[in-house]
Amino acid sequence: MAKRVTLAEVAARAGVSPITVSRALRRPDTVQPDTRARIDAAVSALGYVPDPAARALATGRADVIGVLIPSATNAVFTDVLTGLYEELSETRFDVQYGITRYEPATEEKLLGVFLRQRPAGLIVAGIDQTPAARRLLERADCPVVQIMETGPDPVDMMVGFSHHDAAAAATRHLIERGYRTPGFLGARMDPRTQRRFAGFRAEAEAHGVFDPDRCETTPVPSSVGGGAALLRALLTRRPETDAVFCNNDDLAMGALFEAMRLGLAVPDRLGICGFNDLEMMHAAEPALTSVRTNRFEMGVRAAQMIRARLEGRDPGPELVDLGAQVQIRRSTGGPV
Amino acid sequence: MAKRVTLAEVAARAGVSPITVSRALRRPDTVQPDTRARIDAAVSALGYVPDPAARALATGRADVIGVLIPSATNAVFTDVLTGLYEELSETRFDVQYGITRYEPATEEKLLGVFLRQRPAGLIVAGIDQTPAARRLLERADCPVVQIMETGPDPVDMMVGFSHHDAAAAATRHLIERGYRTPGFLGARMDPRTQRRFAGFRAEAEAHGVFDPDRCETTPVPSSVGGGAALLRALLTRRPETDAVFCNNDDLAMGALFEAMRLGLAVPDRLGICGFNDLEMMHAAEPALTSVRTNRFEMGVRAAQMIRARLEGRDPGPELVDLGAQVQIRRSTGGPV
DNA sequence: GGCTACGATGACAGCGCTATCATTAGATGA
DNA sequence: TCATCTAATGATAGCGCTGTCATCGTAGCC
Repeated sequence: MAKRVTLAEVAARAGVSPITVSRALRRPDTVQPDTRARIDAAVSALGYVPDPAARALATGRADVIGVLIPSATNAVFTDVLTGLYEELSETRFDVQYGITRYEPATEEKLLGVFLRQRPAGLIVAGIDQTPAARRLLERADCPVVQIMETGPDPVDMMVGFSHHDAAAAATRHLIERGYRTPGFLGARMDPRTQRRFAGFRAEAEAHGVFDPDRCETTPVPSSVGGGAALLRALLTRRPETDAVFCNNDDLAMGALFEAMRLGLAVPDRLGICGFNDLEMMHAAEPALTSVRTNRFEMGVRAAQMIRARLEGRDPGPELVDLGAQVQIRRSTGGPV
Repeated sequence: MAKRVTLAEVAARAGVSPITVSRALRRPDTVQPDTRARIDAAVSALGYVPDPAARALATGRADVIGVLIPSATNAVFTDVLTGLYEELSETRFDVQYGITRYEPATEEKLLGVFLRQRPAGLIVAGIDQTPAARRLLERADCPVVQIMETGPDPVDMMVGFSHHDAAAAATRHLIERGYRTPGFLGARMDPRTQRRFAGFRAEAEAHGVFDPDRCETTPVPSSVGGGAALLRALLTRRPETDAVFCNNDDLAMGALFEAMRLGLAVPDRLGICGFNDLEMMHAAEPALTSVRTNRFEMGVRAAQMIRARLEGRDPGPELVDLGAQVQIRRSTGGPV
C-alpha cells in the first residue's frame, strides 16, 4: 500500500504552513500565484490526494450526493443515474446510491444513513415519502431534489413530469385512433404506476370507454413474461378488448408476443401502447407505440440544480416539468 | 437539521467513558452485559448514530466496498449489483459504485478515488485492467474480487465464468441442431465480447463452418435496433446464413424482429441464439435460446468472499467459476 | 511620516472517533 | 496470605484536515 501523503508533508516541501496548502487547494485565488505554484509542484511531486474522511470530519460536510431510487435493475432509473453521472463525474462530488426496493421503511432507513454523512445534496425518487422521511428531508440542511414526477408542495426542488397526464395523453391517442374497448395492464402498482392508471381511467371515463373489468394488474414486478400473462388473462375475461395501455414497456413487449402467439393482428385487432419508450420499442415488429419520458435529462437537470445551489448560482425554477411525449408507431396504427 | 449526537453524550448518559461506548458498539462481547444494556438504552434514547467520517479517520479504514463496473445501464451489471446489495445491505458496509464506461483510463482514475478512502474491499469487473490499475489493485491492502469472468492470475479473488467456453457451448449447440452456416453478431467489442467471439470462432472452425464474412460487428453499444441492423447487413452479404450467435440478448431480440420483417421463419430458416438470458428471452415468440450467466449469484458470491476475508473466515477458493448454461428454446429448434 | 486598510499567511484548536497502554478489581493458586 | 493473572474499564493522544482568529507586511492616504 502506497503510504498516505499528508497535507503537512506537502506543506513542508513547499515551505509553507499546512493551512496555506489547504487554501491553495480549495480556493486557489486566495494565495499568491508563486506560492500556489510551489504548492502545486509539491502536490504533484508527492502525489498528494486529500483524505475525504478527514475533510468531512473537519468541515462537518461530505462531498457526497446521495441518490435514493427504488430499483437498480429498472432501466428507467438507470437512465436517470446515467444523466446524474454525466453531470457530476467531473466534479468533486461523489454519487452514492441507495436502493429502496419500493419500501418506504427502507427509504427512511437509507435516508438516515445518508443524512449522518451530512451529504452535499440529496436526490430522491418520487413524491410519496412517509411523513417521517419527509420531515428528515425538510430538515436536511442541503439541497434536495425530488425526481421522476411532479406534484404539489416540493420538499425543495423537483424535476419530473405528470404520470397522470402522460398516461391520459396515451389513452387519448388510443381513443383517437378508433379503439373503443381499451384495457389496462399494470404490474407492481407503486404510486407512480397508480397515477398512470388514474390518468388512463380519467381519460377513458371522459370518453365513456372505461370498464374496470378490462383492467388487469398484478402486484409482482413487471416483466415481459408478466405482460404476456396479463394480456392472456385480460382477453380471457374480456375478449372484446381492442387495445391495451401498458404501464410500462416490458409489459407492452410481452403483450406483443402474446398477441403473436394468439394470432391477433397488431394493430388491427389489438392496439398496444407502452410507457417509457425504451430503445427496444422502436425496433420491435411491429414497432411499439410508447410514451417517451426524458429520463436522462431528468438526471442531468437534477444534478445541475444541486450544483447551482451549492455554488451559489441561480438554480432556476424549483419545479421543472420535463413533460412526456406519445411516440406513435405501428402498434397503434402509426406509420410503417 | 437534527443536531448530531456524539459518543461522548451517550457515554455521559450511560455513566461510562466514551471508549467503553465505542467498544460496546463494535465488540459487544467485551463489555459487561449490564454496562452494555445501559449503553444500548442511552443510544436509543438519544438516537445516536456513529459518524462514518470520524470512524474512518480514526481507524484509517472506511466501511466502504468499492465496485467498478463499465456501465450502469447494462442489465448484466445491474443484476450483479443487485446480488451484491442483497448480501451487503444488512451489514455495516456501504457500497460505492464507479462507472468506467469501458474506458481503462477512467477505471484507473476511479480506482484512485476509491483507494484514497481506504475501502474495506474492492470489486472490479473483468480481468483486463491496465498495468497501472493492476498494480494499484495489488497494493491495495484490502480484499479484491474480480468479477464477470475467470482467467489466469487473479489479483486476489475472482468469481465469474469463461466467456470463451460459454460462447463455444452455444455455438456447438447451433451446430448440433444442424445449422451449417452460422454467423456472428457483435456490438461494442469489449474484451469479454472479444472472448465470446473467440469462443464462437474456435468452435465453428473446429467443425469447419467458420466464415469471417459471416461475422458482423459494430463498435457502437449494443441495442435491439442495432441487432436488427446487423442481421440485415449480414444477410445482405451472406444470404445463405442459417443461424446467428448474438453477442448479447438485445442483439438477438433485434435479430428476431428483423427476421419477422424479412419474413424469415425462426427457427427453420434462421436460428437465433443470444447471450446472458435476460428475462425477456423466454417470453419472446418464438422463445429465444440464450446462454444463462449467473449474474445475481456472482454478486452474492463476490460479496460473501469479501465479507469472509474481512471477518477472518475462510473465503473458500480464490477462483470461483460459476459456469454458464445454454438455455435451449424455440428459436434454435427447442421445444415449443 | 505615521496611520489605517487589506491581502497573505500562520498558530491553534478541535471535528468524533478509536488504538494503545494503564489501571482497577476480583479470581486463582502456592 | 500474597503474588499473579485476567477481565473490564479508563486516560491519553492522535487520525488529517479546516474554522477561526491573530499576525505580518505593504500599499494607500492625509
